[in-house]
Order: sequence, then structure tokens, then C-alpha cells
Amino acid sequence: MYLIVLSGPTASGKTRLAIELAQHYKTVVVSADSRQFFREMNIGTAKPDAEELAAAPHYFIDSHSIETAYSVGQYETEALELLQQLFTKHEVVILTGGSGLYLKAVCEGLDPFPEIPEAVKAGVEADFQKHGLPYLQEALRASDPTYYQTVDLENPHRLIRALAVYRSSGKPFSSFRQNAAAGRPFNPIYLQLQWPRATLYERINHRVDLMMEAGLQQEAQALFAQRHLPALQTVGYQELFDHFEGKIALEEAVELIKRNSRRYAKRQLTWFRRDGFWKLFQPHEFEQARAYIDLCMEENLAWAQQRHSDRTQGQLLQSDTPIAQFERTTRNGQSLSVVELPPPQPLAWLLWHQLRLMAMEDEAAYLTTPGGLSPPDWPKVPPSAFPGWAHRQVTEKVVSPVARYRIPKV
RNA sequence: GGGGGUGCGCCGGAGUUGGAGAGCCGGGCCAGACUGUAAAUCUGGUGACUUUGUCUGAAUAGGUUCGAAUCCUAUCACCCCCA
Repeated sequence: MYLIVLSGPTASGKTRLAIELAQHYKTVVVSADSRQFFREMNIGTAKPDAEELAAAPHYFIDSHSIETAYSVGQYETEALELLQQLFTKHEVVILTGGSGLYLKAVCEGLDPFPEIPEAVKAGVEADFQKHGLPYLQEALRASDPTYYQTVDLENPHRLIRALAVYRSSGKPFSSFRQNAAAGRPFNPIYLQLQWPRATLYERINHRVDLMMEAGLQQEAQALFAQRHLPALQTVGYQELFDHFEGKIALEEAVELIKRNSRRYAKRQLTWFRRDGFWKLFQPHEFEQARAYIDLCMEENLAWAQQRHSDRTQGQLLQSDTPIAQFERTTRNGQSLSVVELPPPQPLAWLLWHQLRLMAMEDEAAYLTTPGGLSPPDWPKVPPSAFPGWAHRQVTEKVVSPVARYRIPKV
């Protein structure tokens, strides 16, 4: 059983690729989007439209109302139940969405925490309103010195949550936080959509204009009375609420929606970067994504990479055994991508593909192959999948016996 | 053509009676944190470099002065008024 996890920043094209993959694998799409659950919100959440919903069955779209309190914990439980059912009928299921914590909840699991009565949480929030942040910090120091050491003490949400858990259960927040990976009956295959940053921002700006044309203002107007609900603390709605309250002009609200969407996308990228298991694709690379998924299933593959300050190192794993390595270093504005290739085998093109994406924003990128191999020697590479395949050998800086190729920009 | 005004960081604003600036505020951007509000919430950075520090810097070139972003001259750019 495989769960194809398709993510990427907002406006990167997840919806569309998810549907293409669902059609190809004759399966369904499960949404992990923390806003598309809500049936009252449509335009501003970029929900799949009727045509897209008809093209493949979707779950967790319009499944909840903004009136009911909803949390990642509940989502994890409900999603797991659903997946269990789905896997009885499908070998492969697609999970897509941009909310990192929600994806993590499904794929890795969150530690079990006790239910917190609404009154307790409201009590802590009231104390915060009354006494301010120092009160929360002091209360946490007294009740949970362990968490106090690691938590961001400037972040009220974190402190309120920890104190509410303590007050309702009598046990410190950190005692529940085991960071234990939950067992899952399926294998995730992680795919992430990538654009050059400038292009992504253009797409976001453009999509906001389209949302406004589609009637986002009217949609927000209808929800104005409920603007204090947690679900409506959302980019695209908050800014318009401010406009309706007369705080800002409409034009300004639209600009702020664009800016806040860009910031959101940036935070998503930060979140995803920390997990090194994402294999990057461009949104039009359906064939490559499909080939990667098939290889992962046939060869039991996994992707693993790590970022340091100025370099990225990674491995391609086969049943936990490294079978290929790659590295990228950045120095003085110049970038260099290096790959240590195994003997010719069908997976080498994955590395080539990855390096081309890494080279996307770099001035120069190179591929080195030990033993004088050249990329065309690699079998099973679908040439049509790589229109930029044309490479040229770089002669000036060849480090014998390693062959060096310039990687074309995407 | 004549008169007046303004020029420093990626952008906008503040500040200047000649006295310590890599330096205030806001924005943008970059980077980061984040186990139940997560499209939320929070943090840091943003002249250069060989970064415990060093160097350069107030449109450009000169000048006055112990000392110039501040005063003077020329040039350039932009804005306003008059023709």
C-alpha cells in the first residue's frame, strides 16, 4: 500500500497534478488542506472546482463547517480511518495539500494528547489578556521546566497550549510529547512541486487577481459576521474583513492578500525544507513524477537529503541501503552540483533530474561521474522526459578520472 | 531660458543649529522556529569582506575646518514655480 504525498507551496499546481495522478492510478485524492475542509469557503481557498472534483473522487473537501471547532488531531484520526477503508479498494492513494503539520499527522502521527475542555483554554487565554506574556512564561517555568527550555517563549500560542494541557490534565505538556513515530500500514512516497521563486510569486499574484474576479469579495462579505471563527483567520478573508471594517481600501486589501500569500508560501517552503524526503518536480512533469512513483514501488526506493548552511547532501535509498549520493555546494555566489554515480543502473536519471532542478536558480552546475561514464550510458532513461538533456562535456576543469558535465538550466 | 527645492541602504519616511553613524521607524525581501488556531503564531537578518573583527559609505568632483551627511563651489539627476 502506497500513499503518494503530493505537496508544494500555495499556487504551485498541486490540485491539477493530483487529479492527473489519480486518473493514471485509477484512485482517489485525499485533501490535507487545513482550509479546504470548510464548505463555507470556496474561492479564497482555491478549492478544486466542480469539473475537477468530477475528474477524480476527492475526500476532505467541504467535509466540515467553519462553525465546528476542528483540529489536526481530529483530522489525523478521521484521515486514518478513511485511508484504512480506501486501501481495501486501492493499492495507491493520493494525499495532497500544503499544510505541513497536517501531512505530518497523517504520515508520521502526532503524540496523543488529552482533550482540553473549552473552558480551560478560554481561562488561559483570559489570563494572557489580563497579565500578558510574562505571566504565561512564569506559569510554564513553574509547571513544565522541560518544555520551558525549548519552547519559543515569545510565542503566546505555544505557551497557551502548553498551559491548557497542564491545567486540564495536571501533567506537564512535555510529558505527552514523546515525538514517537506512529506505525503506519502504508508507505509514503513524497513528491513536492517546485518553481523558481520569482515565478511562484507571479503565479500567486495572478491567482489573487483571478479570485477577486471570481467574487472573493462577495464570499468574504457573506462570512463577515463570523469573522472571529478560527477557520476564518485565513489569508484572503482577514484582509477583506479589514476593508469592510473601513480600516483599509479595497486596493490595499488585495495587495495585502498577495503579500500574505507570498509569505505563506515562503513559510511552507521553510517547513518542507526541514524534511529531506521530498523529491522535487516541476508541475508539468507528470511523466517524470509517474516514473519516480513507479520506481519507488518497484525498487522500494526512498529519497533522503539534508541541508546545511551552504550545501545540500543526499542519498537515494533502496530498502534503507544507500545506492547513490549527491551533493551541492554554494560558494561565493557560484554553485556546484556533484554526483557520485553508482555503476550504470536504471535509477541514475533520478539524480540527474534532481540536479537539474537544483541547478534551476544556480549560475552553474556540474555533474561528475566516476569512471568516465556519460549520462547516455544510463539505461532506462526516457529521453523524451528530459528535453534539456543535451549536455556538453566541460574540459577545462576535469578532475581525472572523473568526467564532468555541465547541467543545462531548466 | 529664469527662480526655488531635494539627493545616503532594495523602497518609503524621520533625523541634520558642523561633533561618535554601517545607523532610527515602516515596508519589501531573505532566513529560521513551530505536536491540536498551522493559510495560525513567533524569531532573526538585510553595504562589503578573509566576520570575536576589518574596510568602505550621505548623488559626483573639489574646497573650508581639529572635525562635514550638515557650510561653500562646480557638475549631474529629479521635483516645483515663472516664461
